[in-house]
Amino acid sequence: MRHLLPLRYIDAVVRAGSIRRAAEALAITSTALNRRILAIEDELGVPIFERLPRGVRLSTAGEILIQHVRTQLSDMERVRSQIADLSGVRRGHISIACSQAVMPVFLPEQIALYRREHPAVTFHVQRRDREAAEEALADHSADLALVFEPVRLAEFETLLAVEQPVHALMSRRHPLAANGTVRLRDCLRYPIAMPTHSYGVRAVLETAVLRSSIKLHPVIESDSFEFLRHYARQENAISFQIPIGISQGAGSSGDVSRPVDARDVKPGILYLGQLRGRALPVAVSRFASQIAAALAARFDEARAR
Amino acid sequence: MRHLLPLRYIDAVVRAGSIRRAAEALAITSTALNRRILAIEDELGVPIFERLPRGVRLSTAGEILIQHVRTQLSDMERVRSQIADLSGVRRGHISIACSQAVMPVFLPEQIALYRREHPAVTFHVQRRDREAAEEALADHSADLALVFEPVRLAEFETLLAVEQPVHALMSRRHPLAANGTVRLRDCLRYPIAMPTHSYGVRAVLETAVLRSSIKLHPVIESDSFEFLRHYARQENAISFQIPIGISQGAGSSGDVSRPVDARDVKPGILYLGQLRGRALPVAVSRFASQIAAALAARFDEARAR
DNA sequence: CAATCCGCTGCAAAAAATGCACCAGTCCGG
DNA sequence: CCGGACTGGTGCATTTTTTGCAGCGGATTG
Repeated sequence: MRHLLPLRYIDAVVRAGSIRRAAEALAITSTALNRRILAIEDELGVPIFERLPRGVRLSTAGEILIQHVRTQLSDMERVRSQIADLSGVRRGHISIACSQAVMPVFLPEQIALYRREHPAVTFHVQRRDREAAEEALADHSADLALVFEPVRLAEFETLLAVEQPVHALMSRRHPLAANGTVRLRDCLRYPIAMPTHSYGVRAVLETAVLRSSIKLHPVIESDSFEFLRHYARQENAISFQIPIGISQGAGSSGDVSRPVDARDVKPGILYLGQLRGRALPVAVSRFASQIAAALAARFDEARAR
Repeated sequence: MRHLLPLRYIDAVVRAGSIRRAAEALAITSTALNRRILAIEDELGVPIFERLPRGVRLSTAGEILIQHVRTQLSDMERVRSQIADLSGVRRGHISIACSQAVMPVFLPEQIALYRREHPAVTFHVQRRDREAAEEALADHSADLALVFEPVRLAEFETLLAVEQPVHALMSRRHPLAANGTVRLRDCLRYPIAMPTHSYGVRAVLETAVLRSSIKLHPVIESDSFEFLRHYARQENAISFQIPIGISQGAGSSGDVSRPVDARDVKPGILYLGQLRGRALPVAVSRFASQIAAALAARFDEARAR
């Protein structure tokens, strides 16, 4: 849509932090971009950007404007999608920000399932911790967020919430693997391999031990679940993960998962959400319904918080 | 804002019903306008208008688009207003659709009061029956509606509702003028001058007599309250009006108003409302608060309906 | 203090929008 | 049944707008 080119330009400048860099990204000259910005400021009667020695920054007026611009841009995307939907083929683009946990199994499955029906729809999947995921919604760089545990921003609108009991991950030959569920206390008798604080699992575990005498002493910390899982196998250690991140089938991999007893660790919650009040494009809305249904079928829905 | 010129063009064509007429209204050539429309349809990949022998009409895709376009246009207006608000002077434009009743006294007073504080704000006041007023909100040709009685459309969002007991209007020397309130039955012994069905007062009176044996036999019907009031004075007849439409002061005019007993006619309700979900420009929002406060101070607020 | 990065401007070239004249189709009254 | 009055659409010359290039002045940085 040509008419919102100026809006794209503004957005690009904000994201780039400098007119010249934005111009490069947009594949036009800095002078053209510069003059467009000046023209807009002229029309508005107010500068949108503060000029700094190293680039530009949004002014107060700019802050108001950029909000509008981004809403406008994704709104038009929605309209396009609705119109395209009229003529049969569902096309469009879906951008998701989500925790690591859904990367290995859940999301690939769901996207493949969706694309089987609607091959004209493209996807953009961003791995984001929960805080960054919410920011991505806010600045319209993601349509949906699928994150584990805390939701902070008021702009987050929950579409679905499901319970995710923490599971202990261990080698198939691990002594604890004999039981159906494990107690947290038992786990701590073995070396613990823990994800970093940016992960929801960590937060859930820490709140769980907060009011008990139990202390967590991880021997390994990592921001890669991939690494943690493989490490646990090496040293007979224990790692933790939530069900959605664990492949369901009796994986050929050498490890198993056992739920931690709910008396020790209360289930965390996995949230599917969008930017509050935003009308989603058709494709996004359908995809959201699909994964919501899949989640609801697979896990208990969490009511309160 | 130059960048939404194409949007204005689309809107103009929709309102005019033909490209040539719209072009005239926009003070450009029909060919220029025509080509802009074609360009937009080309970008969208779908025709926005159906070509009829006598002009154009929105296609299904167009229906979707025009909704977006109008939201977009008034949204930008809001942003402008917010930005202007930053630099001190409140400027902007307020468009109101309202019943006749508020024209003589209430609205002039309130607008004058508002403009005393904010002289840079301009107004557009449209006299609309309640149905047309709601439509004006829906197609963004009005920001606020102030209407008496029924609200139909789901898109109407009530900001305030106040009770308006029906008053009987008569000459100062009329026999009934002696009483504090009048009974409906007594009124009917005199000639009745009634507003037409498009007015809320009429609707309220008709529902009131619906389940009683009383029958209304107006000798005069008119869509002009001005006329009705003056006529009543001539023939010792009785007309009806709601309090907000009656000048408060012991008017130098020769007529008086007496409330009709609430046992006979239940109070109607005057609604102040906007388009549901719309974020109003600063100026509009402030003005809405002002008249809401004025209404609340002057009349009983109606809760349910 | 030189190198570098920034936003901004004069001027000429390129691109886009506009207006004019005109075409083809449809409707309507005589 | 036909001519006038509508409609939207198109080719072409003209005007307006946008863009790119080269260069200026200012501020930060190593």
